[in-house]
Amino acid sequence: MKRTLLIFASLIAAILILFQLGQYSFIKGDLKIETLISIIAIVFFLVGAYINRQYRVKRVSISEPGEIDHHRIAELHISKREYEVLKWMAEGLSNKEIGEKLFVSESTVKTHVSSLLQKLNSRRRTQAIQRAKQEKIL
Amino acid sequence: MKRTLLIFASLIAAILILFQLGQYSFIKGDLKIETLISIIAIVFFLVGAYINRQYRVKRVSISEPGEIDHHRIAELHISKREYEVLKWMAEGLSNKEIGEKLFVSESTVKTHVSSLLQKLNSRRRTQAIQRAKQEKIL
DNA sequence: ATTGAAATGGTACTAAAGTATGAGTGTGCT
DNA sequence: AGCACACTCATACTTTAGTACCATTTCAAT
Repeated sequence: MKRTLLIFASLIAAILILFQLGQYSFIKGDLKIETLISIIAIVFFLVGAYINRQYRVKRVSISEPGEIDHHRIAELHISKREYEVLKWMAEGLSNKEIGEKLFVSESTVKTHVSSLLQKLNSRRRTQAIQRAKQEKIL
Repeated sequence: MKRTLLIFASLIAAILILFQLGQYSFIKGDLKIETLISIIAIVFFLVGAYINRQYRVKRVSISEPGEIDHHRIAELHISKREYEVLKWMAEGLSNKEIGEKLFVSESTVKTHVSSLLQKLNSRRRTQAIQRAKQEKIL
């Protein structure tokens, strides 16, 4: 926002200078009015494009799919191990497969999944995954 | 691309008209040169901003998680009904719940899910959802 | 040292999910 | 008319998923 104002300020200054210069040259006959207008048109066009690009960069970086909210994970009281299970769950692995990945029994995985379902207020793992993505946890 | 060309074409036309008009008025003394320049500056600024926005929309739509590859859906031979089931599945609904949403029996949903699993080369619904997202189907 | 949370895992059970098979209905295409 | 396909549904069965309880161990904080 401050940046935009700054750009506008220098922009206005540029116009004034250009105008003064143009008027002066115009009187002297060095510069044709078409040339002046063309320059101004190009400058403003570029400025318009540039300012918009700034916005785009910001907006994209905000709305990106990535970025995990680690703070939210803590808020939901999800432990490290539970989170690992959650990640594999989202990859589509079965409890048994997750157990093999983490070198624990299927029972343990079930325990983790159960507490995850409670913490994510879900009844099925698919629902838990959905919620996790809504919460920017995955 | 065609659109950009079109915009440029009408832009150039607009400049010419404006210029003619400006020159005419300038000679008559109706229009000050400052006013003319201001109008041109504003117009070009807006056009610059607008064109850039067009680009943004396109670029965002390509890199964004959204945008469904309908062509790929067809390639995988996924029918309309199956796709509806897939969408609700990804929302975390159970087969019974999906049946209620689509006004069909749980049996029917199971049939659709089974064929979806085959078409998406998966063994579990969670895996199918994952694949679907990889394929830009969801 | 005691407390509490995290991690592990076992048993037993219920509830979903998923497979296999068959079958009726409707619809678009040739 | 006839064919292929999508959609529907049912039954029977197997496999996972999920719940409920309980128990042990580890480890950090009080």
